[in-house]
Amino acid sequence: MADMNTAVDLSLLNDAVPFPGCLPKAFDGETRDDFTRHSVVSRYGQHETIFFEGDPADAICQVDEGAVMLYKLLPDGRRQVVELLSQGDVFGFARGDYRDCSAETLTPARIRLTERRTAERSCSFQRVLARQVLLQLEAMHEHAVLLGRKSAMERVASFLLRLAGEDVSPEEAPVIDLSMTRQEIADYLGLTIETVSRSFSELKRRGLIALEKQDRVRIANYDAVETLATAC
Amino acid sequence: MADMNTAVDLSLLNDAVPFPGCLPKAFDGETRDDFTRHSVVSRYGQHETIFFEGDPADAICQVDEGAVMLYKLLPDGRRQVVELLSQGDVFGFARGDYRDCSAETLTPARIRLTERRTAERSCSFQRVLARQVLLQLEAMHEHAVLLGRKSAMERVASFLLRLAGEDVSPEEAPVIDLSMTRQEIADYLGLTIETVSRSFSELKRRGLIALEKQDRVRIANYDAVETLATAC
DNA sequence: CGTCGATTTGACCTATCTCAATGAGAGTGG
DNA sequence: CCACTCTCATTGAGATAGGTCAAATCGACG
Repeated sequence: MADMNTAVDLSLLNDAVPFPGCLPKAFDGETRDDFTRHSVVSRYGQHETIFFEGDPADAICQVDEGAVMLYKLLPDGRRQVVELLSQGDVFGFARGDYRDCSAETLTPARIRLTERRTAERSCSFQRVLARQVLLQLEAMHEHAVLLGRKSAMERVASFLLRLAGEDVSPEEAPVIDLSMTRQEIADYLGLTIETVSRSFSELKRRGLIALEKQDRVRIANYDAVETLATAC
Repeated sequence: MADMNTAVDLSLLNDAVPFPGCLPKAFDGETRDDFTRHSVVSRYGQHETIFFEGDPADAICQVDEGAVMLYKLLPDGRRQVVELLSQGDVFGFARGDYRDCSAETLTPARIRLTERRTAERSCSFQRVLARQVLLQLEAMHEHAVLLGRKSAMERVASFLLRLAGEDVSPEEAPVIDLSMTRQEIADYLGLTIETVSRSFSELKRRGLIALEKQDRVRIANYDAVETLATAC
């Protein structure tokens, strides 16, 4: 699992952007400079690999902007997308010293990289970390319900609602940018590409959604989709 | 009441390798007393509910001893067990002020409860929290692969290996105490009770496991089970 | 020995997968 | 502007793993 795109070279790039809003004002001892000194923002294009499962885990990552997916592969090639990440989410941790899953951008993205040592020493970082990871753990709980207990249609409906929720457009007919291929959606929802496609078609046929482009969905009947999702 | 110096326990629980630069001496401001004053160990019997989804989340929980399961219910009664917890694992968090899932003991258990406020203020607690939750998140990744991509047989085999791994008996024929009903196993693996039962029977027929009691399994052929689990 | 809940087993059904063909959209080059 | 190609998405037809329903068995306990 060698990788080349893993620009975890901490010496490169330094358009230090202030740490996302979640940082408490109170830094216990260390100054912001201690922080930025060891934290670096790296840019990635769409569909670029940030790291592979098994790579050495030298830096902790946080999504500064854009969307990232984490996935794992089984030896025979089956893939499961285990998390979809957006701004603020942290990733790249591991029990040992190696990444437990692969990370790839879904959109162009800015990723903040912090040396592991630095992060472990910093109290404020640990706070942000604990907070973020708890949010992500909660999302994983919800996703386990989806994977373990929901039908294909319920999964797709829940997926759309989740994306709609993140979106800026609040009411009326939310338009969603999937920024994922059918294959990626399938691998996230534990389905096949064909079943995802059929579900989209069925939703379209029933008039609950409209496909503006292949990866752009307008939710025409939000309430109906919500019902299908089994009160996600 | 074996242990009373709760703060130290909390920091070191499950820390085979002490967290780098995070030894319990370094309390940023708070004293050990601040900690014990707000941390309490509570005992539960087998199959007791610790809290329900939606309950107010006033205290953070950590498994001090025993096993706990977290589960979520869909409106129509379908259940998904989202996490199996053992010593050191933390739970009872929530995005808002309410628990995001229900918690029930699988065995008699000791649960350490810490006031949320206290936990949020304490730097050492945040450190333990971040560390534990990251471990749990990693376990959830693995579980997502199981739920999304593995066959019934692979799920059951992976499940047995996971329990065997936790177990003290290292080699030869590990004997596992399931301490879960078939229904609970099914709800954890995203299967039905019948499918779980059939998988056990098949494993027994092939001589890979032996059921000493209904909830006591001896893994007779560890390697074969490992193969079935698709290199978990 | 009888009862009750949990587990196992059997027979059948269906949601989803698999395999295969068709279609649609984005580039490219003539 | 029009083939041509390549990738991705859709649709169809048939196969199957696992679900459902129902009956039989087991085990603990009084």
